[in-house]
Amino acid sequence: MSEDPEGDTLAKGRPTLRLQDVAEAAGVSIATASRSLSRTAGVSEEVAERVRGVARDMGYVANVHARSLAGGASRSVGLVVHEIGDPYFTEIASGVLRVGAREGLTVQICHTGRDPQQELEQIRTLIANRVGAIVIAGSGFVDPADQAAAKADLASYRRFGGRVAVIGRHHLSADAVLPDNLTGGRAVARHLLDLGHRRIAVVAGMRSLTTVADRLAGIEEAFAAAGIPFADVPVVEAPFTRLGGKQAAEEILAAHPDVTAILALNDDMAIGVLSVLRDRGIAVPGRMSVTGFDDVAVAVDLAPALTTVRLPMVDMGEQALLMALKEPSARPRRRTAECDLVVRDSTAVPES
Amino acid sequence: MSEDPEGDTLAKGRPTLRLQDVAEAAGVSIATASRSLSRTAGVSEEVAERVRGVARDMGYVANVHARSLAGGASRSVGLVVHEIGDPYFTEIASGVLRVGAREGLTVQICHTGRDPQQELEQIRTLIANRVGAIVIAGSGFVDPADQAAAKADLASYRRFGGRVAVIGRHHLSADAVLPDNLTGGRAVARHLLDLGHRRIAVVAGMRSLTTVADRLAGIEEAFAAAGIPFADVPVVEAPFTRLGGKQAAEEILAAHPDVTAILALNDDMAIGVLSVLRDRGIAVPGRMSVTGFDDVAVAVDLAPALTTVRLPMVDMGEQALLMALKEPSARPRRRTAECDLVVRDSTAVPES
DNA sequence: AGCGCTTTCGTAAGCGCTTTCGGTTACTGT
DNA sequence: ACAGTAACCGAAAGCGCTTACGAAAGCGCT
Repeated sequence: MSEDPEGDTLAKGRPTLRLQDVAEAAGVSIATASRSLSRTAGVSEEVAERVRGVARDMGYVANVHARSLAGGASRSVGLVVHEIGDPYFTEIASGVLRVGAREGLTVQICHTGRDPQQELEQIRTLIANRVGAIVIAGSGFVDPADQAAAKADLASYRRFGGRVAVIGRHHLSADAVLPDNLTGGRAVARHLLDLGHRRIAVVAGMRSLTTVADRLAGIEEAFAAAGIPFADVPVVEAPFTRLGGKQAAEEILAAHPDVTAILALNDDMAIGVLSVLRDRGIAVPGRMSVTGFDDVAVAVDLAPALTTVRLPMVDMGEQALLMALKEPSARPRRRTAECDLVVRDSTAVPES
Repeated sequence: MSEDPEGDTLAKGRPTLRLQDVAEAAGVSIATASRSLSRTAGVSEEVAERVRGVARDMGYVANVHARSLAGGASRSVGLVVHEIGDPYFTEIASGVLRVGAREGLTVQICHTGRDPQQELEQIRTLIANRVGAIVIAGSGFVDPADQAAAKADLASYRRFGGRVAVIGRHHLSADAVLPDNLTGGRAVARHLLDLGHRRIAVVAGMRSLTTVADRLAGIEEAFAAAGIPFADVPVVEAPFTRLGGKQAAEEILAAHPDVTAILALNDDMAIGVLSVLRDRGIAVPGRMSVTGFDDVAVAVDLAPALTTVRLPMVDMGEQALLMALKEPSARPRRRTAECDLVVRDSTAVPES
């Protein structure tokens, strides 16, 4: 045991090295050591470099808790998602983690499980944890009271230097990166209409989600532009998940057996739709065209490869965090992410 | 602004309420308040309940940094993964996050990007962050020096109360939850052999990963049991990703056009293989059977639905964290996760 | 009544860091 | 040579909490 100098030091009663240990080793005060390591002005470059060298050699890593308790600012950020297993959030998380790693920030990820109460609680915890920034990717407030409470908390958080960015919704008066859902919705709908489909069904998530509302609005526009009434189009609401897609597909097949295309409002639901169609022996795109939205990683590898709307989710995650990290601006910034139609093999001209 | 009482209080110069504010409001000392909130002995239940009530009403949330700086113990845990976008890690993360939420712990997720240096650094950061437990799901140490360094750090971390659990490898002498890769490998291989396949190719990740090695060993056992030589079986190593699967498939198709089954060592690679076969117009399972490993969420929704080995990844994530949270035991605990063969539509009796 | 004991609560000492403020030194100008 | 300035560094005061430790109060006992 004593042949291991580091283990020995640590065994002296402390789990890790303290700044004081580094300062002593370098022959300076802890104030100087602190300034050297955090690159604050007031130390000659010569001394600072020496201290940093000593710290590096000793394997010193600052205690974040002490750091943020003393300094206020924190080297960690929070990410709120509905469910990390949902590929939409997975990719966003990937982007956020990537930027986090690059900037030397630790990322705390919170599940809300699509429960507004949980969401509020998670946001509060994040604030209490004094994270430097909060990225809210999954926000599902429906009750105005909850939303107001969150808004108030975030406002006071921001007032004290906290940064907030929201992805996909613009209801918390924070910086936001917003996919151009309207254009995307218009594009898929138009694609289907251009192919000649007239009996189209829409598989949607809950309309209370702005994402759903925007995509639907785009679709409606496309119908209007084509001079086709949208009122008769069946829009089935179901959970924004694969299972929800299955349920919706069953429902459509039962109630509207004559539809020739199913337009799902996200890929996860589209995958559910495809699996139901496969089980029923309904050929895609032969007898039924199917479209998704998001272009999750597997979309291209499905059979048939899914026609969908590409959303740069990893990018959006990166952008959101970067935006939050920037100097705060007086009024919320907006950044729109392009939605591009990606035509693959799940759509075709309708049969006869 | 003054009509918002909470905003007003907060605006007094502090981002959030302090324990002292609660103590004053409840008419007790901060020591008593602390004890009441953390449910430490030494306070009458009556007083404690009152303090908790006050705190709840005020919306007080303790500052974790102060908490863990003072108390040592921390209410957060770390999770190390290669890449959150990889579905294997996504599901594990989902399990860890679920337990975290249930236990009121915040979870810090770190990407290693499959880089051992990054991994080491991330582990060190987590230790410096004083997380209460570390779950290492993606460990890719190959250089013994790196591994030893990590082991030393983790050992000293544990000596001071830190908890460590590893998923899928058992090289850091920590608690581990280990999928029964051997049995799983044996099962898929046997399935293919039972169907009558004799010209089988294996699509593997890097052999240096114990996961890969174990699964291969199981496969070899199945061949041995069937009295079929394994030496001639082509084993193509490629990155453990969808793209790797594609590369491997191309290679196999070029070098061994006569194989009737491709056994991929994870689903991601299998998905890549399937997409190559689809592009080439090779029918699955008609002309080629394909198997995966892991049973990621989409496996069942692929076309054809993938025959694979189910690994309870969400469960494994939950188990790992729960295990780490338990009282530490003298010697590392092991928990094996069952691997069940799931036969679906991507395998069949070979043609002719 | 006085003694020890237990229970309940408050006082105060840190946890490891950042940062203000004051002191020291080195340098300029006269 | 000396005042004035700037650059650098150290002492010490917290950040908000936990947790010894000690004080006070209530209890049964002699």
